[in-house]
Amino acid sequence: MSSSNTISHEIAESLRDEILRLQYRSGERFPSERDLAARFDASRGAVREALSQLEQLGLIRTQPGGARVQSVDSASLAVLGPLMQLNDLPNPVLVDQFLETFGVLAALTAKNAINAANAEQLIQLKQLVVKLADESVDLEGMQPRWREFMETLSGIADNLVVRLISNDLKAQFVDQMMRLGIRPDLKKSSIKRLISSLRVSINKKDGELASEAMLAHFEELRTAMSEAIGLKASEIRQMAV
Amino acid sequence: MSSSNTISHEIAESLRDEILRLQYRSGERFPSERDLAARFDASRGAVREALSQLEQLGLIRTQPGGARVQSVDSASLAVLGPLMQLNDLPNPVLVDQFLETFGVLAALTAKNAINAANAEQLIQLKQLVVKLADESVDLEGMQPRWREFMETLSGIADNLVVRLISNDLKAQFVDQMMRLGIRPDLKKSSIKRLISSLRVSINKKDGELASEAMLAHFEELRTAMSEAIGLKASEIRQMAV
DNA sequence: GCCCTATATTTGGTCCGACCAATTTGGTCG
DNA sequence: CGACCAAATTGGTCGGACCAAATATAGGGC
Repeated sequence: MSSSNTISHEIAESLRDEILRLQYRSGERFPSERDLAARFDASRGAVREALSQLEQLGLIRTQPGGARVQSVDSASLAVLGPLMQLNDLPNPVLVDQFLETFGVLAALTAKNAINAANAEQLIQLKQLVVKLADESVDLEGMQPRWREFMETLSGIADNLVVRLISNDLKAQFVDQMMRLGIRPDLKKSSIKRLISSLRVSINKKDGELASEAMLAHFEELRTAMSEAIGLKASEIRQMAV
Repeated sequence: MSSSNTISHEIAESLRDEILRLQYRSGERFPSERDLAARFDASRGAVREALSQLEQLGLIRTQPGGARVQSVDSASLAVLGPLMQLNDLPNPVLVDQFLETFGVLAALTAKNAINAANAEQLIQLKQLVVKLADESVDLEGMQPRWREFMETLSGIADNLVVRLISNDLKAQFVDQMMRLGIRPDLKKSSIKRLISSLRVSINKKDGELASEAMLAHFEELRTAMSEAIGLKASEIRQMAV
């Protein structure tokens, strides 16, 4: 499926997925570099580069004498994407957890951004919300505007920690959902309510209100996404028959 | 200070810090592997392994023809630790952002854990809180208990996304604060209030209440930590004179 | 003089073979 | 049965070599 251009990356992906599929017990010895080189018909150097990546992901720990597999949930955040991508359909539980987490981070960002925004930035936000409202008829076309709005919020809030987390999460999640063609079907009314709340919170410079609106929105997104995945699942089941 | 045992890791750390210190502009060409090998007096293989790690961190992007530096705030979450460790004293702004972020995640975990806990788990939590209260006289000695409590909450909430993020953050932050001897001076009364709130929320199985208590606690932790760092800073300034 | 193209150079990606040091393993001895 | 020692295994590093892609450079056309 996802074959990088370089051999070392392919090896890394392959081994990473094996570990994520729990084909090794935590603490178990990992095959030696020479064995892996033979198995993948590659040089030891390429294998070493792959293992170096796995180590960075927190999936293995190498030492002279042998590498050992580590527990998945002690790994780095960067394994989330691959973890969701293991099967042809993303794990719904994981997706839901992702949205829940992303929701609280987005709410935090909105709260801080609006509370910290100066007059100029408030005007900018207001304009962005107007643009959002204009395009709210087309849920697909709204995406870029929504992204722009969130980006601006993130820029004003200026919280690097949240930003890095969101980057990681987004890169591993949003794009993948797009690629799979899983699109949550949000009700027009709920979007309208969200936009309205945002507008009010900006006008009143009420970060708390924006935070609550954001939380509510992601709550609805979670149920919608759950349904969307369920739908996709039945589609696939049909095709299999 | 932080010299790994292997050469490739040392090179990686060195280059990572250079990038984090913004010694390269985003998009700028990175020195060639051969040049780096000469500079560090190492083999090209060792350099390549180091670059492989930097790429995993999202700090550079390699391509035939040359590697390029990427913007720091498009990097992976794993750069946070090194970023805070660049100077002898951690960046207070970053520390504050960290605590704020960790706070909302902890609050989310507490809410979900308590809402999802079964009878047995509630009893377990109750016992842990009692143990916390018993040791609340000694703020230092309380740490392990607090960790245990949070671990248990995390286990019950069972949200892998939050867990992975928290792992990353904790590994890069908590231990470092410990190492630097920066200990926030929380008031006994506020700890008492936290424990009391937690106890009530467990008894009433009220996740929302636990969430609020957690948020309030991290809020106090933020101010305390800010003071602690300020104190440390003046200490260092004294020593310099 | 400027722009575009073709060539030469640089650079990353991979391979091979080799050596060292630390760990692991297996057997031997007490 | 346990402690201890030697051999095999394994990761870490080095050097040199070749290829393909990307870049830089020189040349020709306008």
